[in-house]
Amino acid sequence: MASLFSNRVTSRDAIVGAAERLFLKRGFGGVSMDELAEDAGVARRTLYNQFASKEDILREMLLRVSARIGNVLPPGIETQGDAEDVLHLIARAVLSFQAPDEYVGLLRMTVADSRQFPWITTAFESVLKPYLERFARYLSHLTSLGALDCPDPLLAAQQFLGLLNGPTLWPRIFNPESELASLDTVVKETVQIFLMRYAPPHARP
Amino acid sequence: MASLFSNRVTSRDAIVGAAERLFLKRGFGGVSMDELAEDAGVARRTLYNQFASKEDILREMLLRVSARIGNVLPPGIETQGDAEDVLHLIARAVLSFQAPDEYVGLLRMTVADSRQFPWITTAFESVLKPYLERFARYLSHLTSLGALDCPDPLLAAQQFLGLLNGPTLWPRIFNPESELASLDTVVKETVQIFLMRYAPPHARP
DNA sequence: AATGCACTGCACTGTGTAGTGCAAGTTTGA
DNA sequence: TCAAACTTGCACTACACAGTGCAGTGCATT
Repeated sequence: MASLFSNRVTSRDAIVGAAERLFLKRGFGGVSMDELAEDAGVARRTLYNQFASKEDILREMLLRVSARIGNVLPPGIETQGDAEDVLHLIARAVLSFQAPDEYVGLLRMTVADSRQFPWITTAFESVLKPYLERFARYLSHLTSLGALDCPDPLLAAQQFLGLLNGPTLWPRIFNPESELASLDTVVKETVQIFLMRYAPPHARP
Repeated sequence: MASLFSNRVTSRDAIVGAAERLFLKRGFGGVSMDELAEDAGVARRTLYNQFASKEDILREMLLRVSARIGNVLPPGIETQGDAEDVLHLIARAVLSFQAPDEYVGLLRMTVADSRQFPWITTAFESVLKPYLERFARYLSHLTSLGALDCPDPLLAAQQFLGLLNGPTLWPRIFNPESELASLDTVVKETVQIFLMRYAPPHARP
């Protein structure tokens, strides 16, 4: 029974895998169906047996990638220690899932090809936004407990991410060869700065 | 004498202007030479009389845009008051020159089309990097005066920009309709947070 | 052996687009 | 008025690419 089903799946899988490799590196418009087929080790005609169109392949590839991204912040991370510990965990999680070149590729593709396919932005945002909101909710929760003092939790969350991304993501986007500050330093600095601003007055370092 | 020279120039200008409007909005690959000609109010053939290729038009357009960007931080801004004042000025300058949609378009185009034309990144970086370095130099200078305490000025500069961009630029890139925090708030917050971390201990708020 | 299914290879259509050649018209400066 | 330079419109080449049709092949289940 392996085959009637698994042949179909491995073929699709090979194609989506190739799409992931190629689209993330060169963008949707930069990859032809011929290259896609060759990289997948599959006949060009098979692409059209498995997918309705090139755009369809992109769609399924983004689904797969989104599913992976959906797992970076383990549920319940909010209870792993005090605020400082959790902020560290979150910062680390964010930076380490942004670390692979793959992620920059995804970012580039989102920015680039969402002009042609606006649904890309939607898809990407629907993955990232819940994280941001969850983070903001957590900050809001801490504030109501008196452990933090965030009048605008969403703004604070965006600032936190900005502190992380400023030294790490931007340089990588614009100059792949630029040497970066150590991620550890960036994490520590981010949490430190954040707490200096948002820890309640009585608890400031 | 207006014409032998000025006809040539107005024609080129119209073309470059059209390129600016269209390329920044839809990207290099998303604009055909026909559209470019029509938007410039010029015959398609004239494009090729004035420029060697489509890529050439892009090159000249980026030159023009870069020249404009080259003027956002007035020279001598570093002496307009104390550290806090200057940081405010810089933050405001950054945010207001990033404010027009044009800028997001430029960013998108840089990210998108630099895969096909790597020189785009180079061009863009050679405009932005001097600003970053100038800013870092300024922080370093303040540190040597004892007005600030930045052990790693480049990192601090990136964090400063991150604090600005986190709440303003990222949301605009991924969701053009998202409502943003007021730029004034972001500026104030950024400077405040920055000083909490980097003001020398005796001068902390 | 037979049936069904997916995969293959190839030829083909259609389209969009960069770039060229050319002949005629128009502007500009002398 | 003349000539040079710039512009225009049109036809044309060359190419890359998405997507289709079809006939044939390999393979697994029955």
